[in-house]
Amino acid sequence: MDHVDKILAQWRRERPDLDVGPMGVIGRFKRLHDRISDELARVYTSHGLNAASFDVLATLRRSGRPYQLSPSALIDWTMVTSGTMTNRLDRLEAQALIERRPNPVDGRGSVVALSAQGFDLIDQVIAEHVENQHIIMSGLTTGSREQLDGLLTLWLSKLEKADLQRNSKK
Amino acid sequence: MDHVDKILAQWRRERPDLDVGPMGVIGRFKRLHDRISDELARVYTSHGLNAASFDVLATLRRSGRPYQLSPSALIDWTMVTSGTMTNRLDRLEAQALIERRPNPVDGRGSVVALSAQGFDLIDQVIAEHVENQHIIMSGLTTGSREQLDGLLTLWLSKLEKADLQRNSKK
DNA sequence: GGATTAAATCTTGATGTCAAGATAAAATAT
DNA sequence: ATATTTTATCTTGACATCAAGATTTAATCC
Repeated sequence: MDHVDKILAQWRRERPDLDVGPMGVIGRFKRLHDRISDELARVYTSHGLNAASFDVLATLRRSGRPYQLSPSALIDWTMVTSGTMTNRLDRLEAQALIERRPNPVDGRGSVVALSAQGFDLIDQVIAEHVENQHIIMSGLTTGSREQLDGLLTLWLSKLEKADLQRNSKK
Repeated sequence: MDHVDKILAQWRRERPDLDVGPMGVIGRFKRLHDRISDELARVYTSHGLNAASFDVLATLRRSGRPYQLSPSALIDWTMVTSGTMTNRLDRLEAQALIERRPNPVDGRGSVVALSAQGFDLIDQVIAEHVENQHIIMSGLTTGSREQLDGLLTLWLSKLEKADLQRNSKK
């Protein structure tokens, strides 16, 4: 009887007319997400980062040489708004982990590049991050992981399809 | 080749020394979480609520008659800090969905009660919310849902166990 | 019973996020 | 060429969250 089960039991008592089966899966999903985020944050904070700054540095690093992207490209990869990205870049620039340079081919925009420090930092942190992800998943057998990955992939594709339908209706 | 697969491909090119298998599962997990949150928010916002205010009202409603709890009890159920709860209660009180009364048996504390309006609202919203959860899960067969719930429950229990170990070590 | 410790709640200050609007430059149309 | 539209980025204002500290009252310990 975990936290989620207690919540379901309360609803069944108060609102027996509702079928709260899906609430169990979705509730546990959220709990798990929160726990995983906490675990991942341990690595980030131990290097003076958080999920937001890690996200930007990692995107730049894995884009390959010369480790630079426009703010727009970063917005696309990270799926945040332009205001959020401006804020993230301001902080990373203040930490000297990135540099903003004028875009030579487009006077409206700029180019964001990893600094030497930023490169060294993210190259170290990503290794610890991946190791941390292995630990987080260590409770599941290889078979369970594959099963889970299959279910998540399927569910995600169905949800994104439903999304497209809704958007095209407009 | 979804978004997560593209990210993995980049890492494999840039850092072939890393085993990024777990990153796929965890990445898809986060994507799915974000999508589900968005879907759930549609119901909240259509009634002038958000996830935070829904969370508080639902906790009060399912606690049963007389639909009131102390701020501390709400903090325990919702797992937010006291400052966050104060803020949530301030807004809900401004919307006249809850009332704060002095706690008759403890001068330090207060009691938070659903207002008549708050009760009627959450009783309606919870029905739509549960219906929405059914829709969100409709892409998975009953068998898949059970399989998924089993995997999530297992994973969550392992993670929380690991947590306990760490905390007891201190 | 008076002093100390603990508990319940609120306050403060720092971050992070978004939506919507402002600005400047490029692209396109005429 | 000039006017219009679009694009790229930043700014502003409103919220939400947390950690840490302040305040008030209760509980506990000589």
